[in-house]
Amino acid sequence: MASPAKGPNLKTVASAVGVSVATVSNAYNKPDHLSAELRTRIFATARELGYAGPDPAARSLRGRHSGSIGVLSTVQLSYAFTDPYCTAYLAGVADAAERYQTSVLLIPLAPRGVSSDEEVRQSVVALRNAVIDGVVIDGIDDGHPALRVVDERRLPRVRSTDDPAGRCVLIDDRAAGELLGRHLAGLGHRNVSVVAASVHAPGQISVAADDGELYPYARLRVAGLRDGLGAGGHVTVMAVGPNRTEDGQAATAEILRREPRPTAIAATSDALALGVIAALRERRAGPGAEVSVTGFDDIPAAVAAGLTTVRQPIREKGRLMARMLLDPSLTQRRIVLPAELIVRTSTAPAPAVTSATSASR
Amino acid sequence: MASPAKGPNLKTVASAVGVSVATVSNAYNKPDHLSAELRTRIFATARELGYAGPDPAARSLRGRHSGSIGVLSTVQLSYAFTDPYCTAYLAGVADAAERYQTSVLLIPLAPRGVSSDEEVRQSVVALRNAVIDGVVIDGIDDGHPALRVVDERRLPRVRSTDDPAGRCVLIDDRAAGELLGRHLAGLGHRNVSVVAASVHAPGQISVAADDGELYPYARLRVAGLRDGLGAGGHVTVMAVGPNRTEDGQAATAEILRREPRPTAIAATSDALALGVIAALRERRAGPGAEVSVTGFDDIPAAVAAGLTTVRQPIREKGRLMARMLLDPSLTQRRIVLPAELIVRTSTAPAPAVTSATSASR
DNA sequence: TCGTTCTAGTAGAACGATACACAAATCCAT
DNA sequence: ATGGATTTGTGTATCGTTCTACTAGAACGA
Repeated sequence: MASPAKGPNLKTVASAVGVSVATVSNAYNKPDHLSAELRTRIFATARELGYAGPDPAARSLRGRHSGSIGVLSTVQLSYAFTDPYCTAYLAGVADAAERYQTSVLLIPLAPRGVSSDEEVRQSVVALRNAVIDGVVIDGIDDGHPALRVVDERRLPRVRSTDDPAGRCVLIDDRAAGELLGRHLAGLGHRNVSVVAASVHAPGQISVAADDGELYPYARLRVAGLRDGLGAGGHVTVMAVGPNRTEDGQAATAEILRREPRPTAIAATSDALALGVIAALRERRAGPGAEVSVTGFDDIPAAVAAGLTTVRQPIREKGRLMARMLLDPSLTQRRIVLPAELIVRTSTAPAPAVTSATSASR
Repeated sequence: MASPAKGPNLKTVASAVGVSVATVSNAYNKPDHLSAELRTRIFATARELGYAGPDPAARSLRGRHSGSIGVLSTVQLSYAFTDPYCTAYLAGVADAAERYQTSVLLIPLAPRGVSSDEEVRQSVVALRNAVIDGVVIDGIDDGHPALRVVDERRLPRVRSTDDPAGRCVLIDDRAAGELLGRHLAGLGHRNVSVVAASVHAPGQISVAADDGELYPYARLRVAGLRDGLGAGGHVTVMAVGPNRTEDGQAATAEILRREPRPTAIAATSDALALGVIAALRERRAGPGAEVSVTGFDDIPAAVAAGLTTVRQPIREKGRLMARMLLDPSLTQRRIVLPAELIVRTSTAPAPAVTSATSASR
């Protein structure tokens, strides 16, 4: 990128008008520290010389404040704009930013697991160089190097998962998972498979030995689900790349190939759950018939799909996260938003116990 | 927003290691201008002191380069994320930015016509203060003050409409409009109403006396449509707020109230066209039956709606606009992308001439 | 006339980094 | 040993602001 031509600056204008630079600076920043007459005279010559006002970079350096906040996410930006969860979240962040006349800097980060370590390191460069006052962080697994950079740079940060060292806005994922678990248990489901977002590459699917590789929010939802199902419940976790409908579909194919077949499949997001439903449809097994399906988020498409899910106020979450950064009067360290179980047609009573399932105990 | 605590800087590190600041700077920027041993020693002490590397603001000032580009749009950010056109465009911009390790700054601008002059002026402040290397501009009417600021700041810019003074990526809107016009003419349509995006407030609807108040792209599409319809065609233009489906619906209600009724309604975007279709459905007049409907853009929802439209490569447009800013080898001033007529079921032969229409000549 | 308070403006030191020109040390081929 | 590269490293001016402390003069009351 070509450097912009060197233009006029405070000094240029000051000497043209015949005053000091401080005075010109004041003309822009402290209107009442100089006479109105002088002020208009300064603006007139500024316009003449083509001076556009104080340089943002210099001002940021001097003032230690840039008027923009960063949005961190390992979701490919190009994908982020097509994902209903992401757009709702971003819209919320934008709401708050708009109100505080702040701009929003989208910082592309390579997701671990998908990209090579080198790519990840490379992608963090953009974060290192970003001129921002703080960051909101959503959907980044705990080990990502970007988090260390945020720390090192001492950037104020707000996360959407519990963060002992910092502030956060979140729902009680564990309790929400429990709602789902109890709902399923109440319908007689004992054998449940979970399709859970992990740091896996898209397309990569595996049975999760432990829950360590899952995203924090997914881990909590699964834990809650276990609690909710109670002692009689049996849960298998299928770890997939984060949040792509295709992966939910592929994971379901794999699940249905195994014995014992679960009577319900819970996904850690609606996007994945839509994939689960698609896979069932392919096999002429409508959701809610042989197999019940649950999601998480309550994105608009969930309504049409009849998906039982947990509604969380996504946009409100983004809005609050940004406000925490921008509004000094908002001093809470941790805000828990309400989540609500939405029961639709994708869940139904478990079918009578088959020989396969009873044999499995 | 609280200023971050004052941390260590180049000087701190330099004196701790016992070298000059220039050397520490080189350790970060020119690895081969110092010995590997010294370099690792510098990094070690930097880590110890909690130094996160060169300060972005200072670097931007000195280097006249910030590593981020701005996206200008008068579409409310909160809405932008839900609009298929906008998200496709943003995804394209993000594609290119990602490849050049550049971040994307969304700059919220108040739309003229909707907001007060004061609000517009206020919103431009964010643009004034943005630390960016250039901007891509889409969907801003020619008179918006933001354009003057971009000029004054001498920011490199790429627009999506013809810009005599600058570079642009666009489709031939006029020719595309002509495609639609000829298609309609070929089906026997003579009396066509247009629902066109203008600087109007959302909800505000009026018959456009001339095309001056329309957005530039809309103006061209209407002009092309006129050409395509030929001498026998009769066009009424209904100006509405930009791109909201509800407005397309309301405008259609108004159109249908008037005599003579058009046999076809052309909208300057698919979003508006979906509103037209909704209005027709409300009146049990399916699109393609009594009244034909055309859109523009070919967003995903157009397929489901059976909408005849012009497909433009939206994402590719965003991608190229950003690349023009970031890739010095891309020197073209003006790039025209292909647009293609997609005929679906929303257009059909005009019904036999009714007394109302024949009376109107 | 003095002392005090305003008003309108100024000088100069940061802010933190990078580029340029230069210098000392090392190395290689004469 | 000499001359010339090459490698490493150093001072210092500069980017364009804003902030702190200060001053000259006017205004004002007593």
